[in-house]
Amino acid sequence: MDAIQILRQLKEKGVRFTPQRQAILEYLLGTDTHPTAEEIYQHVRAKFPGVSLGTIYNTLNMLKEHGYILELSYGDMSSRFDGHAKNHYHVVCSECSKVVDFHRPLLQLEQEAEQKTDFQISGHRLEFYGICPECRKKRILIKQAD
Amino acid sequence: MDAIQILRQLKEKGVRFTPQRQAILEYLLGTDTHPTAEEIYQHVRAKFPGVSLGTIYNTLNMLKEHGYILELSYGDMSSRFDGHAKNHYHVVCSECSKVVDFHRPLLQLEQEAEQKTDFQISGHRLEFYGICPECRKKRILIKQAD
DNA sequence: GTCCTTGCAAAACGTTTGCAGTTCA
DNA sequence: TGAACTGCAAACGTTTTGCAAGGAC
Repeated sequence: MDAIQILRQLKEKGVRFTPQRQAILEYLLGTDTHPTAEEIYQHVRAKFPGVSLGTIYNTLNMLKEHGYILELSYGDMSSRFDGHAKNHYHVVCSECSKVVDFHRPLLQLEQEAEQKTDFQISGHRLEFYGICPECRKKRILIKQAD
Repeated sequence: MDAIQILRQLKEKGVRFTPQRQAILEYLLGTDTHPTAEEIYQHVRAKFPGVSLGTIYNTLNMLKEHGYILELSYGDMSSRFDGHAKNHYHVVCSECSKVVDFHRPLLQLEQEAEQKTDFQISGHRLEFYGICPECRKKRILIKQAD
């Protein structure tokens, strides 16, 4: 689904179609780098020099509430946003904070979680933590220099 | 493992044993409510009226770096901390932000993630999102009132 | 005695909010 | 036309930092 289709669906819910929103959504759908709000801001500003960070957050929250994007947050850094809301998991580098997709069929554990906790489950998130190949190489180089 | 044992292990790494740290760790190990830094601060302050929030964050970051506690963060609220670093997953209420433990054998997926992404994986986190029983009841009451 | 840690205050950071002006429907 | 949205700036809450005093070892 592309940006225009999503915005048309949203229009039926009373959400207005604006060029800023289109630009934000197009950028998010076109990348798999899980950008921060600031990174999205810098890219959208290339097209709309007047756009403000407030509008970025505004749009991201709206898209998140409607389930079109995913917010990934970690304690020590700003949230990252993923325009491909479903069907994959994430691997996060503990050193450089990069987030990489890990494609794999979704787990069938939600029913088990519902039964054990009595929550009404609507989704889940699975993340792996480790060191990415690039940071591993850097580590080896540093060790050799000692 | 209790607070004193953990602090003794840390002492061997050059981390000093202080009563503030003991109090923070004891509170974290003794609860399964996943408190925020502020909540930990309020509890520790009952014993040490002079303690500062800075010290709480200081200690939490130190414990996190040494792998004794887990930081759980979500976009729209402050981080929560879990003193039982391993062997369980979480269920988060989208309405009241409560975090409940979900006990279950850990997934054996880290090797698969390593192979597919070339990261060196050291751990993973699995979280379910939904509505807790209490918030579900409230929703029903509100609907009936309409 | 040394150096790590504390408490305090200020600063930094990401994010949200309020408002006047603008734009989409 | 009118409600929703934008840009801007100020405000907010969480977390970090700098520094002098204190405490662990």
